[in-house]
Amino acid sequence: MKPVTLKEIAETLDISITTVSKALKDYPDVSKKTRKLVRETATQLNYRPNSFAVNLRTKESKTIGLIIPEVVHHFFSTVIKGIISQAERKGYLVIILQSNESFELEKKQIDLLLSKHVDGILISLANGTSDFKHLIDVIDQGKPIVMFDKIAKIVNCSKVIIDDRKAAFTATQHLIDIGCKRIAHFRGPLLPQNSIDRFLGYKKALIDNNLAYDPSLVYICDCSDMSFDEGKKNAAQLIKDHNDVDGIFINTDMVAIGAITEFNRIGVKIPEDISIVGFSNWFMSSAITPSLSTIDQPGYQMGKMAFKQLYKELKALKKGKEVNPKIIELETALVKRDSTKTKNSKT
Amino acid sequence: MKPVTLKEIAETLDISITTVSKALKDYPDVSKKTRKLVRETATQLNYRPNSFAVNLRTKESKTIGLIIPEVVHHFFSTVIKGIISQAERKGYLVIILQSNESFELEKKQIDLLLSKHVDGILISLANGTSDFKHLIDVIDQGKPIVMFDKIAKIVNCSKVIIDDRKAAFTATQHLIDIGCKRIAHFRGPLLPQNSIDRFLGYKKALIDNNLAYDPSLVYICDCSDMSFDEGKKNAAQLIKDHNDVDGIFINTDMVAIGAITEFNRIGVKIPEDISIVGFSNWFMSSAITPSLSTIDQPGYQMGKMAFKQLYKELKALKKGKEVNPKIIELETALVKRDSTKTKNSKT
DNA sequence: CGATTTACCGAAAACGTTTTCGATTACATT
DNA sequence: AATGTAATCGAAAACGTTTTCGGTAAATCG
Repeated sequence: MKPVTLKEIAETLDISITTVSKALKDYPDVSKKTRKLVRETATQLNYRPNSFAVNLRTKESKTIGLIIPEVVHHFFSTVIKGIISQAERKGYLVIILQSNESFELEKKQIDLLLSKHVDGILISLANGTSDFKHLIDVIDQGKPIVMFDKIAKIVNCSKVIIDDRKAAFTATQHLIDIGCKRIAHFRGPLLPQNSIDRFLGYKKALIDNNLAYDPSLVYICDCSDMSFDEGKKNAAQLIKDHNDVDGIFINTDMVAIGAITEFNRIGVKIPEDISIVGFSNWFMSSAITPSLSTIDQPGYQMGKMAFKQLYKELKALKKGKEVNPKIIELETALVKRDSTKTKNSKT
Repeated sequence: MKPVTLKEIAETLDISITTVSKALKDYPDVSKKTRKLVRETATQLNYRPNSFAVNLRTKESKTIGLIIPEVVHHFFSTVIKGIISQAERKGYLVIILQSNESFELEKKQIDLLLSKHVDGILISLANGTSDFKHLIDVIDQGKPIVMFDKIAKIVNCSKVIIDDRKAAFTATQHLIDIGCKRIAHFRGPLLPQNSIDRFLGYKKALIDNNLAYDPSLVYICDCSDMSFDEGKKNAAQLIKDHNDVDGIFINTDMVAIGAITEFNRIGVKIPEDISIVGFSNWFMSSAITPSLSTIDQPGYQMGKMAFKQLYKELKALKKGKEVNPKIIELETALVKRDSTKTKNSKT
């Protein structure tokens, strides 16, 4: 019933605990015979090192913390998957917490992770986060942090991101290329850098192509759990407000799909009347009718890279080396589908 | 730079470590004055108990393990959310691992969790799991397990489930009630109990209503990442094979949405030609056109209940009490939408 | 054969906490 | 004055591991 310890192995073999410990770690210090003997009795007794004791001695838990704004979210799911599959390879476990897009909660979660002494932290910031003391504290404690997707440029740590601005520019340019002249934008909340950058990319594309930027064509949505409904609502509103819009670049696919659903319902033809480009390449985008053109955002890859970077820093710190933060930028790609056909094929 | 320990507090206050420890835990043993003093200097020095040492002493990590077949999955996401939000309240953290529907991996993950000495385990089984030794081992070690959704009836532990059979019966009965005479079934893989039960519920509804059960009307799909495509494929095949089907009960919403997409494409009218009921109440089901009637499966609730039960057992075990496993059955509900209208409203 | 190396092993400290069991003081009770 | 009772505090063991530093015996060398 009681878990087997080094001591018991030592007693059954009538050798010292020290030797047992060394034997299990293949110290050249101990003869091959005893090493083998120890290994055998260890497996025979079904010995499992007590990780609590190991942690205490080695001062590391082989565990990292992960904080994301929302678990029930397709993009973040893929990131999580990327992280844990990579972590597993390196023998790390990951503790997941969610901030619910709340700054206060985010601080609390960081605190929780610190008190559990995780070796490092991966985080995608809450929309509300604009003060970064809690993050800087972590770094000051010598624990590495890697941010991904929703980051704070000001904090001096590694980051894994995409170029939201460039991607948004590409998306909008695509609308222009197929002949759209009056392009609206459904943007995300005002705060996180991503929505800002995507908005800026949209704006730049307009200006670079000598199209007027009209603020009344920019609609805001929270992108919370209700984002599908927000898409519907914004779509309905847009049609009321402007009858000359012929293209929309939408901050995220879920909203875009809401919009398409609404347009389908009220008889606005996509892409004949209005062309639409989304963002994320959510798998439903290829399922909806018409299928949605979008920007592919590599979530799995992002998770993978974020962990890899954290792992590097963990190893460096262990060797007492200095680490200098790295910005890893992942490629995005425009995926052309039925929601954007060239206007030549218009009726 | 070095983390603050009890020792340091003791030294700055010139009292013993023992007293500091007790003071922080509000032992009546130590005077109110010193208690206050200790608390103050502790916060002042920014003391954080070393969880490794605490774990070693108390033999618990306040951490639980969670194994699910697949992270990128809407239903499981909601379960995860339910679990971690509930766990947080009770001061538990959760380590997430995925089995990728592989029996071998599942065993490995259990092993990992055991070696990390989590206090308990929540698990939804992989489809391939038919041997349960790895799970029984955990229970024998005195660590509580709670299974949810995909369970093994044979293993003697608490479980949180829905009545798949009853729900499937209700879904099929609904099709019959609106006038369907020849009802097909897209079922899940052969192994997990859920698909079996849903199939049995379907079959029972037919028989109870004196409708012939025709095995050729039952189609199988993996329900892996490709389930959307499988829905399309099965829908196409069904139309080829049978021209008299007027209703389908489909194992899961994603497949159902694939089927609807295909039917829309090839001009089969839903619900006029064929009525469809799905399973899960995935949020996209209300977004698709026509919206999908389905069985609401309470994922968040399931996660919440699973943790609560585990927590109860954890507490009981700590007090040395015996725990007897509990089966918690959650209610499902039929959600009627546009994919099933009564045949009266037929053209 | 004495000296030096090599191969193997173990004692003991350390990690930071919790908890048992006394020990000490002060104070009230006979 | 002797005894008993509270109220405070601390010494020390324990949790199970890792690692340093010697120590012994056998093997090698001059």
